[in-house]
Amino acid sequence: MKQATLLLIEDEEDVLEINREYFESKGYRAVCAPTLSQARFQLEEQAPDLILLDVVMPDGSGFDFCAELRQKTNAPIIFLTCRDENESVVKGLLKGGDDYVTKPYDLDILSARVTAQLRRRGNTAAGILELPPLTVDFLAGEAVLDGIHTALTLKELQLLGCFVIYAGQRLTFEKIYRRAWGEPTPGASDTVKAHVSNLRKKMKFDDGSWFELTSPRKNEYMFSKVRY
Amino acid sequence: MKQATLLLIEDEEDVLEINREYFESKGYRAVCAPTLSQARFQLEEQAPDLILLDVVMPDGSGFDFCAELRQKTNAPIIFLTCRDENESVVKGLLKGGDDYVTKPYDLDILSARVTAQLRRRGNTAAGILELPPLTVDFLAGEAVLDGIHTALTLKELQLLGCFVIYAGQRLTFEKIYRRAWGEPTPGASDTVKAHVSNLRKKMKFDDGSWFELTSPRKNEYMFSKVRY
DNA sequence: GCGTACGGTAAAGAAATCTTTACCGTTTGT
DNA sequence: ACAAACGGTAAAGATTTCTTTACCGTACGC
Repeated sequence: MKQATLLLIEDEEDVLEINREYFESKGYRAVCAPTLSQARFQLEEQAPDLILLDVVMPDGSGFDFCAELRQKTNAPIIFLTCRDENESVVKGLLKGGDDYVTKPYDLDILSARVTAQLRRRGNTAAGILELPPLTVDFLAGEAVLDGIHTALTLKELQLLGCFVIYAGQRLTFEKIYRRAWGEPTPGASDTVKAHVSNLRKKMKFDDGSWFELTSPRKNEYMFSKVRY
Repeated sequence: MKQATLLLIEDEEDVLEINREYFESKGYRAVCAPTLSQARFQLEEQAPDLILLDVVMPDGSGFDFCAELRQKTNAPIIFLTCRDENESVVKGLLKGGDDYVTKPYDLDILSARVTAQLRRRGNTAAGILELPPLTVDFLAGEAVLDGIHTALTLKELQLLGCFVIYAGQRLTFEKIYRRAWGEPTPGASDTVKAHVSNLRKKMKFDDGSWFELTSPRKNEYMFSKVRY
């Protein structure tokens, strides 16, 4: 993944500097904002991948700012604060925060939490589904397996996306059709069957690759990783 | 959202029971597993939306089981444990956990963390991009605005997805083309222009709706919410 | 052993998408 | 004021996708 950009919003200059140095040493690009108004500016310019937000800021409440952020970005928000009262934690998480870390915090733990959030963002927020080593990229209109990019049609993407989301579960033809076509299967139709066949051919799911696309029951498909 | 299913993996029966009652009272469906082997079974049967995982289990390590889970499901995993050494927290998060809560924990905080994880999953993990009140659903092949569902073509979905992800930022024609076509714009091409036109017509972005799709600079588009 | 049901593939017609072209109104620069 | 550049829309042809149909092999029940 390309270098991720972190937006650090924190009023204590020395804490801000320590954090900035730490995350830059970890390979991130760190953008700092000691006030909420500066944070607003940086948000437009930098488009951060994740935001670390102090609850207590000179020009407003971090909680309220969180709601404002949510309007503009889907980036994960991790609250940082001294307050460790339960009520405060709950409020932060329910206001739209993704995590809540109380000071004093261990930088390695904070870093691990950042990693955890970014990992999930990478999997999802960018219109991408992942079931390593398979990636379905709706935005690019393709799937990637073992480094091989394969352009897929819309229906193939929908189908494969469906399989990835419900990986390991049995999916009836009917459920699949409803999910991807938005309506019940009309009378008799072998459309799904045909698309699955095309998908198999394009993605080479047979030939002992990473995945199996089988039919364990009548009128059902199951998609799973090859165990080895 | 439909009732979410939680998988509680915990060897202490009384703790398990307390958690089960608590989450059921909160409106969740709670599935219990006092051993890892039972967890494996439940995983197949129930397809949980989120997993609460105790690190110390009689028949194996929660950390290792987490890696196993990641093979089968994308559901968020929250670790529960007495261990609060930094090293343990970091390990859990890097092994594929989404959050880590140490015992003794406050049930309301745990619940808030569950909510935060599910909120993000609902927004993203299912192949959906959201910029309320606009939703781009790749799996369904449609966009939803003000409750109106509009079926889109693949290129339109890619384009709109691109706009949602980079909402509020200026996007050059070239960047857009690279993202959605995977290659630099060939010579002279008005393809993007044409698709944008179709998208506008289908989604009715003019006529004072929620969104603006403008061109603030030469060869650039900008997509943003209508401020009011 | 036979017939049926089912999963799978391939190919062809039907249908839609994608690209290009043409044209129009507005803005920009000279 | 004029020409050129640009954003926008609409329509047509080229291309691709989607659906249906046909056909093949295997598994299952009788």
